[in-house]
Amino acid sequence: MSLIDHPDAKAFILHWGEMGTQWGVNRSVSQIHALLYLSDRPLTADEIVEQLNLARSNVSTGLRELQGYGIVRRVHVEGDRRDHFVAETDLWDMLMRIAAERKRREIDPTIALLGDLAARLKQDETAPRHVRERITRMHEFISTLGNWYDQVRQLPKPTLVTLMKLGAKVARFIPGAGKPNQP
Amino acid sequence: MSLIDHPDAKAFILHWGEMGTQWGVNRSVSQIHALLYLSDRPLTADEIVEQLNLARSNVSTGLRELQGYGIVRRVHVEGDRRDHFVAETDLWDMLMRIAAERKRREIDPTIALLGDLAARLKQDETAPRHVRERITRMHEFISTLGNWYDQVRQLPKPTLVTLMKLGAKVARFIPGAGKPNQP
DNA sequence: ACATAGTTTCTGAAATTACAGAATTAACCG
DNA sequence: CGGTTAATTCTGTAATTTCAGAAACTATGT
Repeated sequence: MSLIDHPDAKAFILHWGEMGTQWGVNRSVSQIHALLYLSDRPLTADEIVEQLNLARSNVSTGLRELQGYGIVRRVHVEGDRRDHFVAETDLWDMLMRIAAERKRREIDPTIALLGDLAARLKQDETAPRHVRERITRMHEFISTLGNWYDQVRQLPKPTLVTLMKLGAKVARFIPGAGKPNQP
Repeated sequence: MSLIDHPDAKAFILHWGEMGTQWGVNRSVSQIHALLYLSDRPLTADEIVEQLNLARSNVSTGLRELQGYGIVRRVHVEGDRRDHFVAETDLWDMLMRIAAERKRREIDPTIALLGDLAARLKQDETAPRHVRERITRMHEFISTLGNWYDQVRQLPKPTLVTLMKLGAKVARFIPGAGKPNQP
């Protein structure tokens, strides 16, 4: 029985596809990912085609995209010449890989552009003050976030899990940091 | 002189628009936001229409969307009956508001769905083990992230800034946490 | 070199989304 | 009350994106 035949698996796959579209990811790509995530064995491109009712070509490019994110990889199955694919099942790894790739593709170029603009505006006498100031601040802000992420991603997974579970309690350990707001 | 006439302001606005599309935000909405962010004074809908070359109706709905995120607000300008709009200029506030709203709109419903599916699968004898296990794990993972975010957002801004600047160094303060990996 | 698997590119159709202009509603003023 | 202007909603069209299928091309193993 195919995964897609199970109503809950199907609901998951469809929802995952919609989630993707809301975050700028092709629906087909998200669905392929969801299917592989639920599968306990490597699937061939053709099996994916059949379960998700996608065109062979789209599955091909979708798999390539997912491999670009590093959350799907090709595996060899003994006695079968066809390529098989499996998804990352460690969700923490998955999240970090997606974040890393999106930063690389979208955030880093943005930081670079903002840096250029800020530099140019620094020279430009005619530029309105607010424009210079606000673009500069945006550049600094996103750079700071980027640097923070680059550092945090280096932490070992158990440390990350610890930090996550601490939640707002991290603040207790930081000298001079305040307490959570009382809303 | 209009903001859009300044080449650097224009570059910023256009790039911001493209960024939006990559993150599932309407290009027009992002552009309106960028324009208001750079502006030092409240703008009317018509000024936005003129500068960005958008249809009046789209500006109207775009402004509504941005107000829904809480990053643009309507202000009254003395002696002018028309509505004027300004953007949040505190970038930290802006980020938190966007994150809060996207969580509310997209993540929370996802957690709810995954919770339902996980509950149903728990009963279902016929369900494949992996499907149950993986959907449950996904539910737990996203819930954990959500809880972390809900806690962290309560921290006062200065604390957040301190934590961000600390970067990976936070780990030093946490008993039992490891050190950054050496890649 | 042949057969099979995989990828890439092209095409047109389908679906989605963006858009402008018209129609409607609401707010304001004398 | 009219009359005026702004704001929103509605509607048909345009543009974009997504998609499937076909075909050409590449790579690989026998």
